Amino acid sequence: MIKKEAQNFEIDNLDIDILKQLMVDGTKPYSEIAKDLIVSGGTIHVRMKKMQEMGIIEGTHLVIHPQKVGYDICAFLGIFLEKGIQYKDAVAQLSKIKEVVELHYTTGTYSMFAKIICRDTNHLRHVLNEEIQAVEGIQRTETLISLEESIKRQIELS
Amino acid sequence: MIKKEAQNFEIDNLDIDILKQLMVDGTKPYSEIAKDLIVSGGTIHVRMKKMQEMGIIEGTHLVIHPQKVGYDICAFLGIFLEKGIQYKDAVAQLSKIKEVVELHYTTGTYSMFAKIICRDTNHLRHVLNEEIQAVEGIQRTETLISLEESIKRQIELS
DNA sequence: GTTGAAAAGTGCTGCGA
DNA sequence: TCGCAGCACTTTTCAAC
Repeated sequence: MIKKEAQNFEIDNLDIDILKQLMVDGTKPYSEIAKDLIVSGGTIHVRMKKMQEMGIIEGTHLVIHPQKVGYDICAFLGIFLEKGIQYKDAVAQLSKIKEVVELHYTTGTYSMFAKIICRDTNHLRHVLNEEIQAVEGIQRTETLISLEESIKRQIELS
Repeated sequence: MIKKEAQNFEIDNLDIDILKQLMVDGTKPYSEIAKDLIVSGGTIHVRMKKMQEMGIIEGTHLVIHPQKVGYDICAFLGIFLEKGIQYKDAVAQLSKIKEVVELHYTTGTYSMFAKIICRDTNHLRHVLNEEIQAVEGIQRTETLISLEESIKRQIELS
């Protein structure tokens, strides 16, 4: 009998309520969260520790507006891989390109799909023509440039 | 004479070093950052306050692994809009769909590009067939399902 | 598992250089 | 503009429920 990895669901509504608050503002004091949810500060701490050990929490990150520090361009790249190319090898090479901030192995039109952040059009051209083209196994790519990021949020837990 | 909005670049290397550390771990104490960068804790505080006022900092967020809380599917959606449809109207409708976590107005193959997080295939089907199809102005969509998120990070400041 | 309070560490705010 | 020092607050821990 195969054991189901059910520990993923050993979180209750209190845990979810805590996560919801910290996902919006990671600096919110435990003491305030405790007041909101009518439990003690110690409980928040215990729950957070449990979820960290369970690996549910990836971390707390300061998020900046890339445009305000000179990164004006956000682009998506649909990547077609050559046949017989190991996906892992392409990932290893692409991960060395710092402008690639997200990479997915996908079904559908493309083999892989990447999100790229660049300073300006010159920078983007350099990344596409020099960096990406140098990756072995990439047959061709298709570029979508984001003119506006209209929505950006995390999933709403329930 | 048009005044150039040059205040975007009123940040120096110290500011960037602070951001770099907090982007990795938003809970890192100012006092430790100060030790690393060989300045006082007060300086870190002043710099952070300045950058918050400048609007460089979006916020601090707790980031979770969606899969560990039951959200197993990540998909991208290329959206074709009907001609004559106001982009803003489509955004307003799509923003009501909580599963849409990112939305871009793009050049290239698609009019818009969305990232969607769902619990399972049933949930995804519901979102695509019921929620997305109900949005006025969407002609058709193309779905890319992410089988693996190989890279996920923020831009590396320099 | 939760509580409440004590102990340790951090963030914030003046004043001085 | 930066650094130092004191105060207020938060996190963390732990015995008791």
